[in-house]
Formats: sequence, structure tokens, C-alpha cells
Amino acid sequence: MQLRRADVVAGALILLDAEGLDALTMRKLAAQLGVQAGGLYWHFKNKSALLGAMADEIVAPLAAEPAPGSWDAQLTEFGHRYRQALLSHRDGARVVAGTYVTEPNTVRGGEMIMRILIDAGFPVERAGWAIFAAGYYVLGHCIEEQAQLTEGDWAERGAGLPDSALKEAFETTIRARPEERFAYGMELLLDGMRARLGEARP
Amino acid sequence: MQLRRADVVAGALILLDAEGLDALTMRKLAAQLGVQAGGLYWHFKNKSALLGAMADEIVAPLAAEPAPGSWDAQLTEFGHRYRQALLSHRDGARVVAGTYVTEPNTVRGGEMIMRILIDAGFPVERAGWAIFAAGYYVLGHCIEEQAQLTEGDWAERGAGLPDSALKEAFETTIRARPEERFAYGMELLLDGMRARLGEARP
DNA sequence: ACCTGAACACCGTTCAAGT
DNA sequence: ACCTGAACACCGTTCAAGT
Repeated sequence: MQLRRADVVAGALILLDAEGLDALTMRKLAAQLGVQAGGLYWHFKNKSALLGAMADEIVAPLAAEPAPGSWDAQLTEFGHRYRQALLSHRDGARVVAGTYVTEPNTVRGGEMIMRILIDAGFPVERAGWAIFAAGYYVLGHCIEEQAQLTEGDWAERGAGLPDSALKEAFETTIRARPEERFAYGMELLLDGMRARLGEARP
Repeated sequence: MQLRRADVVAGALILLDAEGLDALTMRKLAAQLGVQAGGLYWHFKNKSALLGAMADEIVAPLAAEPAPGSWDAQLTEFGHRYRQALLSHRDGARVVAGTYVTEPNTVRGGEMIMRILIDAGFPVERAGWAIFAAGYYVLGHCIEEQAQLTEGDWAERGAGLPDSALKEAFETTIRARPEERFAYGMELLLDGMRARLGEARP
């Protein structure tokens, strides 16, 4: 039974979950699929093309329509859905961050978010800027969330800090419930968007 | 003449600027410093410790006091200073993103930013959350800014997209003056912080 | 069309031994 | 204290050749 492109991606995601991004090598993946390493290059031009395909798979939940509601509720929903998608695979955020995907799910998701903001009254250019900004936030947050799992306790790192407001902030931040902290940052950005929208059409 | 730790970091930053992060190897660095690869491990436990030291060097401008002014002006200043610092070395944003630094400049910078927000009236925990959020934004923005240089024209990527609101947003976003786009995202976050601060103590 | 076998040109890291 | 020499255990990628 031959290997199809989709089998390679599926196998790669299994290996990712089992061993993490740093241990995801073409050789290990090939072995798991019962194939020689070179054989993978018939399906993918190189490793980064494979990672792109994995990223698009991870981000697939973004291609679904948002529930009806106000533009800010829909945007919040997308933000949380994006986070969940990234967290659904080990090192998922790092995989997605490392690729500039123009594959189907990413594109569909991006289009829907754009439509929400534009329909809400944002000029096209500002809508793009706002969405990029929110995207950076979500990615950064999730990369750090997932780093905690891999790197053992962050408390260790905090311990390296001198006593200070920073240390206290660091520790309370790290100890915070991640969803709550994530939602706070999303709200910060949404407050900003609401303020800017108010200016645009009073 | 022997190599000191600081010489290794300085040499690494030169190599980084010349060849980029992906080409920064312990072997090339050693060759440039006139030393064997193994010799570097006397100065640094491993490559990631070296990258941490490089990150702290890159971020050194954050250790300077902000100009007197309102809390939001000071925060804006820090944001732009952070961006400039990241852009001052090739792939600087990726170097900093890949390390959780507890070294002197990072710590001092972090403490000053915390103090600004706390003095402005933010509770410690929320100040930490807000600053992490802003930090993710700046890093993400700069990583993408620097990716443009290395990856050739982004227009190429945009060309892969189907015609849509997303494509238009993508292209206008990419074509925008980076400082202007950066400032817009910073303002979004600051608007959010102002709104939250208003609630906290009316 | 899909994969093997084998090679090429690298990596980071360790560690006895030298000075 | 600081570094050499040499090895260990890997990488991603290419490509003739097989089926």
C-alpha cells in the first residue's frame, strides 16, 4: 500500500505529538511510515513544505463559519478557536509560527476574519493591520503556553530573577489560569478596535 | 590572546549579521574566532546559552531610563525602542523569541516597564499580562518584518492567494510602511490599556 | 509513479589530552 | 584556565537505480 501525501502529514502530526518539534526529523518520520528518508522527498519538496502542510492541518478549525453575533463576539470566538487549534498538537504554535501558509484552511479562516472586521466598518487596510496584530498576540501567547510543558516548571526561570516588581509580575503571570490571561489580552485588543471604530464612524 | 566570553558573543553577533540565524553554527563561529568548535563549550554550556547571551545583548537598549512623560507615552517609547533593538541585528527578533532570558538587560528593561504600568494604576497581575501581550505583539511584528528581508519579496506569497478580501488586506498590509503599521498595533493595545485603567479607578 | 540505497555535506556536543 | 583533536551520533537533501 503506497503512501499518499495526506498519510505523510498525518504521520508527521503523530510524531509531533509523541516527540515534539525538535525531535521531528525526516528520518524518524520515514522510519515510522516504513519508508526510507529520501522517499519523503517525492511527496514534499523539502521539510519546510511538510511543516507548512502540517500547519494548515493544525489550523483547520479556523475554516468553519463563526456563530452569528456581533463583530466583536465573532472575533473573540475566532481568537479562542485559533488558540484551541494551536494547543491541540504539541508545539502546534511553533509549527504554525515557523511557516507562512497560503494553504486552504489558513486562507479560508483569514478571509472570514477579514469579512467580519470590514463589515463592522473597518477600512480594509486597518482591518489587515488589526488582524495581524491579533494574530501575533495569539501565536506568542500559545508558544509560551506550550513552552511550559516542554521546559518543565517555569518557576525555575522565575527563580533566576532578582526580587522585584518584575519577578512578582512574572510569577503571578505564570501562575495565572492560561485561558483567563489569554482572554484578557484579547479584550485589550478588542477594546482598542472598538475605540478605533468609534473614531472612524461616530 | 585568549578569548573571553564577551568576545564570543560579539563574534556571534557579527556572524549573525553576515549570514543570518540559520547559518550561525558553532563550527563557523569557532572558525571565525580562530578556535576549534569544541573550545566554545568552555565559555558556554551549549548553543542555546550563547543565543541567550546574544539576545540580552540585542535587547540592551531597553535597560535605559525612559524620557519623562505620561505612562502611555513612556510605554510607546519602550515599544519603539524594543522594535529598533530587534531590528538592529539580522534575525534579531527570532534570536530573542527563541530564548527566555533572565539576563541583566532584559531584567532591567522588564522592571522599568512594570514600574510604569503599576505607577499608572494597574494592579500588578494585570500589568504583567498587559506587558506580556505587548511583548508578543512586538516580537511577532518584527519577526515578520525581518522575514521579508531574508525571504525575498512577500508579493510572491501574496500571489499564491486567491483573489479575495484577504489577498487585498495581505497586500496592502505588506506594502504599508512598517513603522506606521507597527505604531497602529501599539496604539490598539494602548487604547485597550487606557480603557481598562479607566474602569479600574474612574 | 513511487521508493531504495547510498552517498554528500554538514550539524551540536563530549572529552581525553595538551599547554 | 583555556583550548586541541578526534570522535560520536546525528541531521536534510540529492539522485541514480530499481520496481
